[in-house]
Amino acid sequence: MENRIRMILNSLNPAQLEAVRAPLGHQLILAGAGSGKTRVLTHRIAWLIEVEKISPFNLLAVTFTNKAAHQMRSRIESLSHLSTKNMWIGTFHGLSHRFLRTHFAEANLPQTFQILDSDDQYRLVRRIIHSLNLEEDRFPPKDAQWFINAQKEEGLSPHQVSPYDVRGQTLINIYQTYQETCQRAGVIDFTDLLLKTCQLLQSHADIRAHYQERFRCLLVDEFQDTNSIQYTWLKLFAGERNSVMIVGDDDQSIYGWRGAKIENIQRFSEDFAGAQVIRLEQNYRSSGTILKAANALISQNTGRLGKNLWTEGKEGDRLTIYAAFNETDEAFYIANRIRDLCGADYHLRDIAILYRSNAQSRVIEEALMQFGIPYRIYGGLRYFDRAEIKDALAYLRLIANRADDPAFERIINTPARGIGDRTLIAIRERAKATASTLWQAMQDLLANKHFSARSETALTSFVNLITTLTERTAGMPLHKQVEDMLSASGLIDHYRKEKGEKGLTKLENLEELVNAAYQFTQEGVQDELPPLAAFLAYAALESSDEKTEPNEDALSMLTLHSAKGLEFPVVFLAGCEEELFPHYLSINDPKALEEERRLCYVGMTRAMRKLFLTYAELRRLHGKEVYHRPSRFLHEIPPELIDKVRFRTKVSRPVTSSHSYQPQAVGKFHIGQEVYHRVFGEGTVLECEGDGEDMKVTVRFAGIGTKILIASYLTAK
DNA sequence: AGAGCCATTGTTTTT
DNA sequence: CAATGGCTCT
Repeated sequence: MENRIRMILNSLNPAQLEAVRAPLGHQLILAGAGSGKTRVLTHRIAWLIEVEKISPFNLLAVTFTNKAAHQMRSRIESLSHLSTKNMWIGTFHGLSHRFLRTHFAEANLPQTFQILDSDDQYRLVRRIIHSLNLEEDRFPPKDAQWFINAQKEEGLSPHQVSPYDVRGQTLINIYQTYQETCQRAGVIDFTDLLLKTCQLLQSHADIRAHYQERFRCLLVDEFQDTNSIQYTWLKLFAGERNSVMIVGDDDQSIYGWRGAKIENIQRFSEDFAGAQVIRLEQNYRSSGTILKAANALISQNTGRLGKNLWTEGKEGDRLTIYAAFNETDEAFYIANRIRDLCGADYHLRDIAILYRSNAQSRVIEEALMQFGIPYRIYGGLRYFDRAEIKDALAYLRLIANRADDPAFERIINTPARGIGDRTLIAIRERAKATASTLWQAMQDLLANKHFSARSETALTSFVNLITTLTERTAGMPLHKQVEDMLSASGLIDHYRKEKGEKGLTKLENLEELVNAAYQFTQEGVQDELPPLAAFLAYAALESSDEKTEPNEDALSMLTLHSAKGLEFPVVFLAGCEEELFPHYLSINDPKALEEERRLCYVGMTRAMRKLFLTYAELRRLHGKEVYHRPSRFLHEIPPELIDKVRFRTKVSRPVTSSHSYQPQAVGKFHIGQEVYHRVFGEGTVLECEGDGEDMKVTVRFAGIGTKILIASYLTAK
């Protein structure tokens, strides 16, 4: 045992040690970028268990993403060799979900309640706006959705919101109707998970006492990203006596725009009396130069809690700022540098290209493609968010729960089965008039012989489809259930008919759903919930799990926001121009501007050894060519830390010299020819443009998709 | 029901 | 520029 404690403390620096060994009570850990905050959290948990003899059962650890939660679990397990099964480790939403599943009755929810994601929520809000006979132009669904979520995040129910004006009153009506519809349908949205959890704890003293009795120690990661309701959530679970440790960095708060409140950090010191403040300021990630640059930049912000990162590491190379002629030049510069780096000390997986907005990725992609450099873009459309998958899930939701109106709306005529607008409007009106669900309204109207013969047939076959599916699949294993639904619903046939690449991908995605269902059951979640309902909840809450190919050596491309928490030996930060970064929508708002600066700080501190900042003097934006000045952030970096490079007269093109991605053969290709690419593998030529070495060839690679490449990177097979 | 046309609009994203 | 959404026309 002695040994194990030594193990836990080994390799921690004094500040980390202080945090890990802090006596029970409250702690506020201000953890700078790369200062080992995850390490402190996991070691702290191990310490609590091993030394303070706190049972894992009495611990609660909250993160923002599933990824962070999983990571924390596995690190604790490898550190303490204890099972984390009994520990409440998860996201605010995930833990709330677990809580509400247990207390569904007290929360006035059906046992099988399902979760509405933001897309579902948007559709429902839009439908409600229509049903209230409001003009979509005067009340854009997006605004109403934003309003609803903002109220919920402040913990306000519709009747608690005080209207400012007529418009505000209408928004409240929309909120009210939305809430009623959700209640009737037995669905709740993301924010509801938190709100209902808080409300339940507030109104049920016995339940509150039970949880406050249980959770002796609470830990919160990325505290600077918490919003009001999450703060309330924490206070309710913590109660008066329990010990709370929060870890955060005010300089890395980049989600103010979606309600995160940095002030929560100050509020914590007031509300949790005697909180001990510990600063982790030693950085283990970046070179001295990179750190100095980042520190200088962030020191321009006002109202910081104050913190100065330092490192024992080497000074390292100066940063490089490249002034590109235009965005293409910028992209080729980056591709050229990457080629050089890969010829030397780095792998592609060591390199990341960061940018402010997703639209910037395309030009860079094209350049990388021409160089034959494989890349991976993070943060696109997630698997469970794809339209075809959501259709399939809607079938499953309706099978599990007929009252699920959003699911009903989604699939009543998908695939098309001859149920038109008129029919649907009649059903909606009936539902509104009788305050019932769409499914019920449809049944009523069918019983009343309300429809034309054609509509009646169509509706009856829909009813039969859902009911027979429900009965037939009741005893099946989950993946069989999914498989049966996919074919019986006609979804498979529907996408089989869709021609071209798109239909094929969608088919593959649908087939993957069967796999996902199978895997889900294999992983054996101990859940009282029926497998189908559990799977649906999983799809709604944990859809972000990125599966990475283990042996893949590809460079990463991602937005600055999604880069938080990651690190790379080499970082390129592209598009450092006024109006782009800082973004033009933030440029005139001092608070927003400071958030942009923090974003830049986050980006810079991702880099371990080399940092390149690039900007284009001329950029094609929204179809127009515009001149922007270099980002003000570049001027905030001390000049002595920088090497400046400016484009030469000629825009650099890919050079086919000796490097690791050298073409293996050069030749001309024709349509239909089988070819080989050293990264993408075997493929078929679909199109050719130009000739000789510069020939652009469109190739379809099995399992990868279509790529446009220049001929010199392809070999004839 | 689905293709095709016009107008609009351009951040960041997790759950 | 291009993607999206609403709308009309077949």
